[in-house]
Amino acid sequence: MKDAEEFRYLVLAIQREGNRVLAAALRPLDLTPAQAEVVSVLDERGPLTLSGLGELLVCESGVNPSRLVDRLVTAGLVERTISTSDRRHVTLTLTAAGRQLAERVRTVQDDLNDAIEDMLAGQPITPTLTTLRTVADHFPAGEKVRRRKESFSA
Amino acid sequence: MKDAEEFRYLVLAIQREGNRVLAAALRPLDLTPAQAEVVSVLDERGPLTLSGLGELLVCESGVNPSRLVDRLVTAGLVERTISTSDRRHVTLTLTAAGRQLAERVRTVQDDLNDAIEDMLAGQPITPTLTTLRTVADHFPAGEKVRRRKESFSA
DNA sequence: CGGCATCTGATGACGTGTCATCGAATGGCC
DNA sequence: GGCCATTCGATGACACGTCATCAGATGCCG
Repeated sequence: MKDAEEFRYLVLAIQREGNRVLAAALRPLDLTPAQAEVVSVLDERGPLTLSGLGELLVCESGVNPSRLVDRLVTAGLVERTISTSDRRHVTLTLTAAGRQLAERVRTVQDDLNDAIEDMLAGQPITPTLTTLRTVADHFPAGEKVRRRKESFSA
Repeated sequence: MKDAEEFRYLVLAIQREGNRVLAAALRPLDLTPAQAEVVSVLDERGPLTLSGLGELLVCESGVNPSRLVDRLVTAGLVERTISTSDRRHVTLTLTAAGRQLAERVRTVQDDLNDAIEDMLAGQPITPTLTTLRTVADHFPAGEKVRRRKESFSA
């Protein structure tokens, strides 16, 4: 088996299993991983337009995440208001309930991150991140991760 | 942003974009990535029972891939026969058309693997694979990748 | 031998990811 | 000012991934 092939399968396996673990951890909050990402991003990056949100989501990369947001609006976590200056734009803001839930989401994410670091058990992760960034940078989604990272240094 | 968090998002981004590239490359064959994996596995590992196939698929990890196989049967690529000794078991074999398509799938996969290796541009990938294996081994799906790898050394 | 736990595979239900398309709003260009 | 390309968001369609559940077949155990 070629290295690249094992690489692809490992990435796939880790993504799937990580997603499953995350989904299980989020179940008490009645959120899916994708929904949790929206809540997180909105909490960190203030009000966003729908396409602005889409540019920050690593998931749902292809198209406007309007259906994803639909469920959050229905659940009362996000408010969708039409911009007055440009009626094509939609402004998304977290409701009070949404902001409250965002804290719990942050806790779940932190726990998962800790679990991953425990799995690595002190192995150096920096060279791995460098390699992964190199691959990701060949795709549009690599740009998204970089944008998300910048929100922390800003 | 914590390393583990960036790690998660990079894995997600690479998986998504890689999948999209693979889907585009497979479109002329009228196969999705998941379907192509089934064709590949059946081609490499001979006749398999449905759950035996499931144990080798990195995708569709949770449950029996019966619906995935459904479409391949409909497309005339896979034959599904009920075992005579145990009528609960289903034996899956590639048809002639399936074996023929498997060759083209192999070509597409090789091209993708080459493209990934080009992206790495000579960077050492071995330590990255070690790290990824370490993480994957904490999950059931890590076992699957290992099983797939063994088919090559056997 | 009969009943029951177990195993295999199928299916219903739901959310997601993706592509294609559409309708409305806007802004620029003539 | 009027037309038109562009942009934004919504939606239809289809396959996948996941969980829960179901039905038939088998085998074991009393």
